[in-house]
Amino acid sequence: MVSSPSDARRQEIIQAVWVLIAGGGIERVTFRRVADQAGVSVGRVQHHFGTRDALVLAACETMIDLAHDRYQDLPEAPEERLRHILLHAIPDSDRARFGASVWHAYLSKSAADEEIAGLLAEAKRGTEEEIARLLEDAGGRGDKLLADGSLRAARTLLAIADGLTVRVLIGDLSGAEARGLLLAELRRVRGSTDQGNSP
Amino acid sequence: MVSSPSDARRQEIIQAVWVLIAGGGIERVTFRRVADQAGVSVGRVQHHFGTRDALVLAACETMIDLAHDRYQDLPEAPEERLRHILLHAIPDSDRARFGASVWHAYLSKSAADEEIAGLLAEAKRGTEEEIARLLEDAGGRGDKLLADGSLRAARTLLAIADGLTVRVLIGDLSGAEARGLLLAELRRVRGSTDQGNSP
DNA sequence: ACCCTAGCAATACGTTCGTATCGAATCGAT
DNA sequence: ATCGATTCGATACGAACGTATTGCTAGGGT
Repeated sequence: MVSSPSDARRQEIIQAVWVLIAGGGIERVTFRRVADQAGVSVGRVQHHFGTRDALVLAACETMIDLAHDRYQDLPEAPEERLRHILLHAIPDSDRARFGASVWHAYLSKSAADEEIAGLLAEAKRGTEEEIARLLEDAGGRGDKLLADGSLRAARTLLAIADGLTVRVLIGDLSGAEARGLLLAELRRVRGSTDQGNSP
Repeated sequence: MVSSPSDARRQEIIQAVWVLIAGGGIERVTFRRVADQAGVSVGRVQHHFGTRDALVLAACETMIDLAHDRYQDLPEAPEERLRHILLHAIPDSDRARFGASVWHAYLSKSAADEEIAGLLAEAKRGTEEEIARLLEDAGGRGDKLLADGSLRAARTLLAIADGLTVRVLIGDLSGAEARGLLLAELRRVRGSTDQGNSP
């Protein structure tokens, strides 16, 4: 994972990249500023990542891996995992806001960078599938959410979470409001009886 | 509104800004490149906007105003307006993808720029209120959506639209899939009985 | 003892950047 | 006809940029 001395150095640098992105977008990321933020020399940054683009891309990959690792470290209870996977992107702490800012910076870049778009797409799809799985496992109504329905429900819930995250990021919704609405929607999806889409 | 010769020049320049942003993010926006894209001199760009930040901000304001104008020009039928306001952000044509890219570029910048965040927040809130109004006006079920409920429903629908737009932008959902799901959710919210999508 | 390589730090180079400035048109009001 | 303001085009300047290059050092295999 992240064990060799070299990897530790890379990690320090990548953290500095995140700080810069959260503070002012990807355009803030330059070798000199990253080195400054990390408290290392420009040469070190350049040695480990070669080009600016490679640095930005590596920081994106690491962000996704880290989110994945954090999710894996959660308790196994589907109930709890479901809450986490849906709510974790909605900023209500500085830490969460930080993550959401960085994520959206990459999201914006993905419009012009296919490689980053691919990374984000893979991550999103994985999240969606995991939500669907959790909905089935933790199903409040075992009979309600079958294969097809659970994927649709997962897609809807994830979209709501992403959409609300945007609202919180630009500051016209509080984190608490967004979480409240999202949890209500989760309850609706898992308990209501409509949704009948199989003959 | 946009009639004086000077305004026309400004508009040409702003269009060039949009093209650059859609093609590679806000970091692509420089006086020289904008001038090049618009086919005018650097001096002209500088004269009309002064600084780079002012140029970027003006292009943001104009984007929001344009979207608003386009909405106002729609037929008055609430049914149609509702569909447009929810679907227009989901890219399924090159034109729509263009708009979504630019919007998300500004969204990303808003994490670090309060002025832009304010503009986007105001626009989003206005959209939400308009959706709530349309839900009441066009209500398939008059009894279902009252004041409180319609705002909640509007917030949810708008979040779904925004979340799905993200998925389409990064390329792991097609515009058609996203539109299909969103329309299904709209149907559910408005009446939940007619749902008729089982083959 | 030898050398090879990874891991830097320092610096240099050419480019591009934002912006200031300068001068020439053009134009509207007088 | 005159004159101040607007609207530029052209150019210049210092800062910051990405990256190539150079040289040093510490360790590991032989």
